[in-house]
Amino acid sequence: MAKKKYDLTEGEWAIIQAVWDNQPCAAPTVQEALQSEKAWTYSTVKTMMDRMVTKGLLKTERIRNLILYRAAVTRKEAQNSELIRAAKRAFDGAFTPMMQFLLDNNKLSKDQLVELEAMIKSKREAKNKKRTIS
Amino acid sequence: MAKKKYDLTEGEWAIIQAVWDNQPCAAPTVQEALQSEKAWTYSTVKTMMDRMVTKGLLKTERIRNLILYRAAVTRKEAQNSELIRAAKRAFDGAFTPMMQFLLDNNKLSKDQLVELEAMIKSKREAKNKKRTIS
DNA sequence: TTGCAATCTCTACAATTGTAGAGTAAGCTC
DNA sequence: GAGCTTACTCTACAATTGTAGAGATTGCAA
Repeated sequence: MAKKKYDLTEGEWAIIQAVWDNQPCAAPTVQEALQSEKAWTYSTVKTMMDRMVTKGLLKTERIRNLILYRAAVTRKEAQNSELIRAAKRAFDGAFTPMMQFLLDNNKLSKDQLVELEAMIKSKREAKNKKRTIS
Repeated sequence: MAKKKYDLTEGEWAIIQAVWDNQPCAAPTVQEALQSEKAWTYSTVKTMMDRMVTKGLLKTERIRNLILYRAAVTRKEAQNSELIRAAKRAFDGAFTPMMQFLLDNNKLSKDQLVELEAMIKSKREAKNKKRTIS
């Protein structure tokens, strides 16, 4: 399952999030959706979206004289790439040290820790049964 | 503790890692250190390093006709920024979902899970005593 | 003292990214 | 059918990032 790498830029992240939340959608919809977050004009948004189509991040379908966009990558894939990138850059590609860092730096409240612990436990148990597929 | 944000680029990460590992060091040292990883010429490395000085990522000290560089930000600070950035982009700024994603996506082996569980447990216990400072 | 080696300085350039204006097309309203 | 609205196309431009050549400086070796 050799996942492709999607290196989204800041702006691309903003846009694709809006697309995920609204797809299929036209460019003006995306611009409106981002209005509060990013004060981008229609032109700006449209330009970025078209570049993202070229890059294979979005895809389009033309209906008469309207162009509908949808994401060509799932949220999961993009999140995955983002984490791999962060790990690669800052932690030599290793996830455990990355997790450890998160823990050590008080990124999480006590409640979150409890929650996380439970998650790990069940995860670990699941792993005991199913052979890791990865 | 309002930490500043350091948004390192791919290339900057490579360089600052070499600086952390060798500081104080001269530009040629960094170039050599990166040789296997990045086939950058001296010029390239030097240019980037000087830009990083301007940005406040590195600082210099001139000793006669040699320029020594060292990092102006710690590894921790940079790692922290990188994680905040990833979380902000891909997880709406929330760390728990980010952790959860890591767990759910089999990023970690069973051993790593066990290790992590222990880490969390001790972390959680520590939090019971000391009032969270952060 | 002449020249080589090591460093540094200056300048440049292409690709990417953020940003947007100006003009075009097409459908709807009166 | 004239004009308004909506959406689209084309073009442009500055900043950043990756990349590097050419030339200047300086100290050491022969």
